[in-house]
Amino acid sequence: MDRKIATIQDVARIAGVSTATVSRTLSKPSVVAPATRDAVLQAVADTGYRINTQAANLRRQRTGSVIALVPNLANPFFSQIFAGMSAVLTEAGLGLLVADTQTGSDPEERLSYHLTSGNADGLILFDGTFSRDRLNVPGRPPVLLVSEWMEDDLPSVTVDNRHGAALAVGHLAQAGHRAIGFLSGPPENVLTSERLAGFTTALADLGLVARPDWILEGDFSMDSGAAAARRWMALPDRPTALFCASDEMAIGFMGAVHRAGLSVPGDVSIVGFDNIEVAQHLTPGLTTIRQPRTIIGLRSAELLIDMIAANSLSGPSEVIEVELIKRASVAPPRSP
Amino acid sequence: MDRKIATIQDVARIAGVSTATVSRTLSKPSVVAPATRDAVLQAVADTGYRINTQAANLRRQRTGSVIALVPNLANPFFSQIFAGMSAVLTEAGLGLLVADTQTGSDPEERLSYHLTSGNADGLILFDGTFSRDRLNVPGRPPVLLVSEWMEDDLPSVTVDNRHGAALAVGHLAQAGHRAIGFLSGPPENVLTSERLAGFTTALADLGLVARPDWILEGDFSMDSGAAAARRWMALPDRPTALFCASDEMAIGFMGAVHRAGLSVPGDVSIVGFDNIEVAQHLTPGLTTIRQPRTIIGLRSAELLIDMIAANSLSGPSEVIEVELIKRASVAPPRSP
DNA sequence: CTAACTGTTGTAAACGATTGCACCTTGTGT
DNA sequence: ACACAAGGTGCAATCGTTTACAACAGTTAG
Repeated sequence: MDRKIATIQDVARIAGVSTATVSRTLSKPSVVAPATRDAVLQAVADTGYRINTQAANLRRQRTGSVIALVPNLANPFFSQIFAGMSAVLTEAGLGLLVADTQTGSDPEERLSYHLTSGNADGLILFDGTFSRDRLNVPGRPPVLLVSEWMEDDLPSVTVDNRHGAALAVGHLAQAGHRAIGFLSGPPENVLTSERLAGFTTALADLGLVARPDWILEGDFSMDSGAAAARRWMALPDRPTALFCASDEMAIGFMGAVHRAGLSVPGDVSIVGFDNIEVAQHLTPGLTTIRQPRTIIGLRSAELLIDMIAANSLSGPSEVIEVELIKRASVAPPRSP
Repeated sequence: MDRKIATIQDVARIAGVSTATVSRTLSKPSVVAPATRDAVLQAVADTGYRINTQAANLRRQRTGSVIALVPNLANPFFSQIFAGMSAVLTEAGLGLLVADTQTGSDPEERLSYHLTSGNADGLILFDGTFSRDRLNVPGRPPVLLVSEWMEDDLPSVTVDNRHGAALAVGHLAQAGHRAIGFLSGPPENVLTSERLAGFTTALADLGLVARPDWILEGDFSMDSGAAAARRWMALPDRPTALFCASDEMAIGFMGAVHRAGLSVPGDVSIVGFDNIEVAQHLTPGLTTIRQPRTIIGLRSAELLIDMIAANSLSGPSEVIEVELIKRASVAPPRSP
């Protein structure tokens, strides 16, 4: 067979029409006469012609793909979101490029790069920590912020972090806990501040105060959860329940607690955040706040596609609801 | 400022040279005179010119990206591999497009699509189950198979699955187990057959036989592990140790066993495969066979880049070594 | 003094599509 | 019979680069 790949020229020659007609047959068939259309389609079939998206995109001044920029590609939290995004994007004829901000030296630098490289019709950003003027570049594509919340008016898809925290606290309180601690993410992180705010407010609503020494700091990772557990165990006066800002930290925490010979929920009740897949298979099952990640991905893609279609740098934001998933890691506190 | 984005024409005009010289200054600076070079670079800086990769790629007959095609994007197993790949690819100026084969209807169809779409300079395939003639298309890009092993001579990056299985069995045997079962993946899967073969051989080397009723079937997922646990518990004569073909299944299995009031490793010792991050935080810590996923990603990217550079459809394969990670899920069998 | 290089630059033709505009048929109304 | 509209098609410019080739100036060797 042919080594060469057929171009639109070949198809045009074989069908006995001009390239314009071939192009039209493929993009808006309605404007070409049925007879010609058939001839062209036949020629397409004969040659095995596949449209060259690069050339088409060049002419159309678009790229045909969007970039998802995450802090760390290795973090499995994102994979399910990707799956949702991919489904919608594929449908719309867009490809999904992934990149992380931590590979190179300067994260903000990477953002700027992708903003100006012109390699994408849109950008989905999973990392809210960058200075605003980075976005101030001439012909930049639309940007959608996912998961990380920001004070300004960039379009975003987020979950209701405060409400999630309130659900967690409410559940623990209902089980009888008064001494409730919080295991946070990195202090500068917006998720941390939102969840902490929700935590504090919920406690206040119950007439409780958030004790500073019961607020432990982590970085969302399992290891940091384990480290926090060691600090918790060293506490002279320990909270009987802990709300963790991520399931991963909750897992690390529980693991370390178990290794020390203590029990969950016997010695401490735990609520996580995210509902990652493993949560329900742990022993005990991890009570947690579910973030519907596939839906986050779907909606993100949809919103971005709308912005691209409207050729607009702004657009609506969306807040996705979270949900309390009750499992066995919460129990009434041991009676004193 | 300007709304328009500067093109090579603008730079050429401002620098007072031809577009050819601008292009050369940017791609092979050595051939242009230092004085002109400086002038061009100055003009580039002044205009904020960014090269249009699409146009460049069109002209160069390349796309500037590779596609990673996985069975299921939501599976976190791949994310760490992506991270490794991305690092290398970015370095080489290539983007990483991700897609999964399960979104559409027919998985093989999706493969064919990406093979012919001409959207990538290379394809990384994480799913070995497709008929060979799918690859028989005119100008297809190089394809590298990752993780799933195949009998023919497609370039691939795999781990030594048989050896991994042997390590697992060896470790269990050393702990004193004679009654060792296997929790497999889907029967048609190559990983399943390789690990099963390694399992059987290792048993044979110990003078043991693989009992068919001790070979449980799963699909690599946590849920299937939990289901297998229920079948295991129903067994009249249960093996005292189980080698699971994935950590996920091991986790599901352990969870279900715990819920039934039995203990790991008290009632059954477990060895997993993969060493996913959560393995060390479980209770008990999961003994497993480590697959160095970042390295798999790195090497895959490197091999594919070599093929692309050499413009060749074939290339070397690589087998990555696995390693036994001992944790607390293995103990001597309860004395009868 | 001429021929043959070498080093540097410009001209212009690709790459493979899309699309505004002009053109040619027909069909319809008067 | 004529004007006009509508439907269908082709011409050729365009998207923003890269690169083969030619051109030209200044050495250098013979």
